[in-house]
Amino acid sequence: MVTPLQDFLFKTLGDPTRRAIFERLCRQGEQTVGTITASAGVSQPAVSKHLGVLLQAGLVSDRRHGRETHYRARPEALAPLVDWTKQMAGFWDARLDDLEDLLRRMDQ
Amino acid sequence: MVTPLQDFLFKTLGDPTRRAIFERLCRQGEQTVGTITASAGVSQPAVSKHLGVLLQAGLVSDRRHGRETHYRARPEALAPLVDWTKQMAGFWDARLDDLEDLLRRMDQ
DNA sequence: CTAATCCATAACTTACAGGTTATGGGTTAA
DNA sequence: TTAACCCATAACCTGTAAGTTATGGATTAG
Repeated sequence: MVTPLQDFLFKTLGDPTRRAIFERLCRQGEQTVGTITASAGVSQPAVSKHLGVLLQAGLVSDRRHGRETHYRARPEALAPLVDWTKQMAGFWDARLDDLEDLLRRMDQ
Repeated sequence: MVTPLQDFLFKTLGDPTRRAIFERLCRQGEQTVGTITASAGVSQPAVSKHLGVLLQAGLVSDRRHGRETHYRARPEALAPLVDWTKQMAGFWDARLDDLEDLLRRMDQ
């Protein structure tokens, strides 16, 4: 099953700094690059790059207002990740008719 | 919010080859290293290394039987990932009834 | 007993991603 | 107009992680 979208999503969220930025935008809503930089622990260009990657993954949207750029989280973009997880659990359940599997799950 | 567990989970699943191995184990159940290697597209040592990482993340379990080692997926280990996703969506929803945020959204 | 097999580890190479500083375009403030 | 500010891009550096081949221990087969 080839899903470059999921690949990109996982890769994007795989970096702790980047995921922290996304998480912050989810928690606190829209923020400017400067505000994000202030508590990101890395330089402003680094933040801009991370935001670029998040943007490409569809995880954030941007809004230019004067010389400021505001970024906002788009949690809907996490859907493929949820789908994938459900699918993995689904395969698991589908094999539950295997007695060994069932037993192993019960004593866990 | 410091969660090294989530960090490790995301990082582990961030690699396409590794996630493909995990996905295969979810789909097809327990497999030996040799079987996995046959369709992994990388060498046997590479597969062993990936399995080691998956093991450390708790995403798989191993069972030695003679000279073979069987690996099995543990989809329960995906739970923190599901929790995190729900939390992100939760923050989003929680802010939806914040009037200020709503207004800020409306005046674009 | 010998040979073949399975897998893990070691040792090494290398590509790339994430970090930095430097810079400049566009915008607001004075 | 000039100066200060915000941010994106360019150019560069570097650590790490994913890949490779080589090897050996343990186990099974002949």
